[in-house]
Amino acid sequence: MLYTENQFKRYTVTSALPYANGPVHIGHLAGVYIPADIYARYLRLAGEDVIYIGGSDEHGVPITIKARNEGITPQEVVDHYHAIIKKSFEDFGISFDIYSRTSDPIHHRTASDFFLKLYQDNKFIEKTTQQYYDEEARQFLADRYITGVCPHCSNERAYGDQCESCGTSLSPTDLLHPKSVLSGSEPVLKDTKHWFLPLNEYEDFLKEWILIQHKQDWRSTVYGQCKSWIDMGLQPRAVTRDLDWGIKLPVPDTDGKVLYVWFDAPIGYISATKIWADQHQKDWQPYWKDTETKLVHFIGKDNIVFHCIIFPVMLKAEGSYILPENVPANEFMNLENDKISTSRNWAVWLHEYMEDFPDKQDVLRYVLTSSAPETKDNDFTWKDFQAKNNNELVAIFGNFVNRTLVLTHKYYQGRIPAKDVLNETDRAVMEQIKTYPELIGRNIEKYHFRDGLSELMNLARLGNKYLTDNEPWKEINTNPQHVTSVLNIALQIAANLSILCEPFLPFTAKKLQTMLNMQPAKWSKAGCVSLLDEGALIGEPTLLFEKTEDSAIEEQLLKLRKAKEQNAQNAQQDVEVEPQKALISYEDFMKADLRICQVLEAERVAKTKKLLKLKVDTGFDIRTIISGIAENYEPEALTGKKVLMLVNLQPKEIIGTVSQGMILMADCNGTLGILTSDKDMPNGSIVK
RNA sequence: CGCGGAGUAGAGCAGUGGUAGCUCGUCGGGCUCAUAACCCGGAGGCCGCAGGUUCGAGUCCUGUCUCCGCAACCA
Repeated sequence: MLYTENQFKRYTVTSALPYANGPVHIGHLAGVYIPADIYARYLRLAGEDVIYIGGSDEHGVPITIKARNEGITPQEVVDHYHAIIKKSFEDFGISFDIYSRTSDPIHHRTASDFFLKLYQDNKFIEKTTQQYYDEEARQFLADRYITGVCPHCSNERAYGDQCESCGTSLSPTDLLHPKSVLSGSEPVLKDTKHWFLPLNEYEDFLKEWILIQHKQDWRSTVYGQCKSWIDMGLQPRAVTRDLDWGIKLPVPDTDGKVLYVWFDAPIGYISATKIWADQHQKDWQPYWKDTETKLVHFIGKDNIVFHCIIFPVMLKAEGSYILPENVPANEFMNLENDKISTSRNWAVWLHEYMEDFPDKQDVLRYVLTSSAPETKDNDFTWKDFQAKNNNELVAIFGNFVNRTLVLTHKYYQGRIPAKDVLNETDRAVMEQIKTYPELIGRNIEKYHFRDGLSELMNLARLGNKYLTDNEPWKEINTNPQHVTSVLNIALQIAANLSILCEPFLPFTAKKLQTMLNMQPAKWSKAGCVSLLDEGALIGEPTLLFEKTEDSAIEEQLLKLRKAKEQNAQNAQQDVEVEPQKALISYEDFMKADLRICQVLEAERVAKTKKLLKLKVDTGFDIRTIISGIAENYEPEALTGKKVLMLVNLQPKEIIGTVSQGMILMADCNGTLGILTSDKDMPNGSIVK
């Protein structure tokens, strides 16, 4: 029984399928898996019929690229990471009813049947387009499999979808001198047929369903993103790809074609449900087809379009499925003021956390929940982790439980005393205890997990205050018959905490219940002040949480610093040295007027990422130049610096400012280094 | 002018028209059962900036600046 008005018969809760080309990190946990887990655990505790679905997403181009780079098969890649990911989720108590994978045969059949149904119902449009084809490798090339010269910046290693040097997004046909990554040969354009889901035909449906029906209950970030997509006008979207890794099209004469990974992945929720149902002799269909089922997708904000637009359109087109009731997408979690990045190894990996902080899953769960990016991007810092552990979990929650149990053992040899004599404060506290289950429950039901957790801590605070107000350690000498009531009530608060914290801190809940010698109880039991029987024996107190020392935090920070250094080194090692350019004459070289100059002022150019505006002293004049080095140098670090400059370069206007010259830089994969003289030379010194 | 989100006390956040709030930190006091933990009290904010609507604006409207995300690996 829930507190909010809408009553459903059952709940299907999903969390985004992690892509099996790397382990999972705190960003995944904070953004998706912890919120979903809290929600699912809460519903179970409230006695609802709920399944919580997860699994690894194992298809798509990046996995094939990774396999190729490492010289193994795609299947080996996904087997490796699926195992690591699954283990991490188990370690952190993410309570999936089933954690499946999209390489499962049942999934292949389900996705393929789904496609076939839409195909037979003529829900797709077929289009033939031209795409690059590698004649040596005899296959069509995904955008990432094509490199060439960027038409904008002449970078010779631009990809078919993007040039990483200048940042512009490209399509493969934009590239000059395209080259296949597979064979190195020049690919040719060839006709290929694909099936498209005509999203544009579902605009009215989406407008009605999202923009009107869910205006109030969806998060503003989710709603805004959807609105912008719908307002821009939707285009038909290809749901097939030319690739040999994935789910084969169930249509004759389509060799070498598979379902687009984003078509097959969300169907993974459905196939996982089927597998679960098989294992438990249940029927999967009510969880996906009964209108009295509430379907909720937990995702990160990057997945909004797939879960709010594309997948619902797929479900709608199929016809027999229900639609998600809510899609509580979280924003992103940053790490120490920097974007979490798998490729840059800027992350806290869950499997590493488990090694460094064994048995402290709940600490991370607590920290990530209390600063979850529910409304905007948030930052995870180790200092904050330590503070929240020491000042909140240890000092408030752990300490309350500890002092209560210690006093019980001290005065009553571990037997729960009777509450006979009750005064006004006792009664007031008992009344307050009653309010917490609903307070916390309502927040969880509204997906306000941060607020729910904070209310939980308030109950622990209430306990601490209650003890301090009554001072049983003094009263034991003056009014011992009342102390029994005080400790009874304090113990009841601890028992309540053990139930109410279960969705957030499942390991702590278990530990606390063991300590109190109590059985796990349903949510509806919480709020009651007779959870523990008078006269019953409690266990020995052990610490629920331990202080985190500075050294542990420093170790983690050191690890991150090393990752950053390693990263810089890798970037340098990966360099392909450019071949020597054509010979030039001495006269040609002498045309270049190179000088030692001094930077006088530096400031960022508004609205750009890379540009700095510099005022430079050339020895003979002072001029302005624009330089694309803002990602490598802070403006402050440049002022006063002597640099090597080409001064007779033709002036060029860049973003409204004329740049008169060019600062010379060593360039290694975008890492830039300023050149200068090893002696202090006066401004204007000639370089030759 | 590509699209979306955010800017509120030192830090992290809540607050969608009616006397600016929470957690942590900080300062002062109390207590000593407890992992130097707990409890009480105080200080600290022209709610990014500028206009407007209103009896009344953090909240609605317009303009503007800054940060983040999406489009493009990634929650």
